Amino acid sequence: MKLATWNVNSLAVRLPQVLDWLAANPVDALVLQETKLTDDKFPTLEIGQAGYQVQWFGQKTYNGVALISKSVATGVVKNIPGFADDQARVIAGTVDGVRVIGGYFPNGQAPDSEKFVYKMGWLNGLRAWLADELKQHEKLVLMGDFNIAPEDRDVYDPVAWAGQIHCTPEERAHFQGLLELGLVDAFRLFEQPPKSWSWWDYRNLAFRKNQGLRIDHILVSNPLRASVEACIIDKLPRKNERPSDHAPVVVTIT
DNA sequence: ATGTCACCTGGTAGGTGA
Repeated sequence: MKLATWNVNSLAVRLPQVLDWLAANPVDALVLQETKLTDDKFPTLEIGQAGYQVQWFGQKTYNGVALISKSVATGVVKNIPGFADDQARVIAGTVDGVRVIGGYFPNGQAPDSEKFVYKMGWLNGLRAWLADELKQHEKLVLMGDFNIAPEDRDVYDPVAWAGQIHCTPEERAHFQGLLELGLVDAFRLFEQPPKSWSWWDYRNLAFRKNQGLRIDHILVSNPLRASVEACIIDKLPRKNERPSDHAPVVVTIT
């Protein structure tokens, strides 16, 4: 099966690109972040006509997530049970026997900001809930926009970014904490091109200069590890007209 | 060169978040 994650930065703008991408990449499940749509405005009809099921969880202006799948998703959960949150950031469901969790992790803005405090609390809540989920679901995939660059090799200029948001020791410790629950970074199971990023700032001609970060990830539970056949970042949609600033990440599991 | 984009409110621009 193929699973994918994509921060689309407004589904209202990017829906045609998502449908085009799904036509070219018929995945079993795709999680979206930053749909930026209230639930009443979600394009269920268009996604259904493309032959997919969908679960969605949105809010006004910011955040918003969705789980698109070929098979019906069961046991759908929205946001983190046990963590009170007024921001729509998580959607989970079981698809073909695999627990699929899509997350739009908080950005955090700056290490000395209130938003960073929120990010740390959110990450603590996520970790506690995931420990439970892993007890119940042997086959589990956590994917999304983590807003964390786990290592220096995930950053185009690690010196300039040292200690900056996405690269702080606190965020990286949380990423390691997720791995310690029994997850593995699917992208790093394989040899990858150097300077592999999943996000490029809209500013500064960053994409053209390949100045980016790898902050979108797919983590698979240990029982799935041996079944992971490939994991790639699909840069093509970043070359579209009016692209999202993020590229999709895709994992293939036998 | 923060060289952008998307959304909001309240307007034909400015603020916010990323």
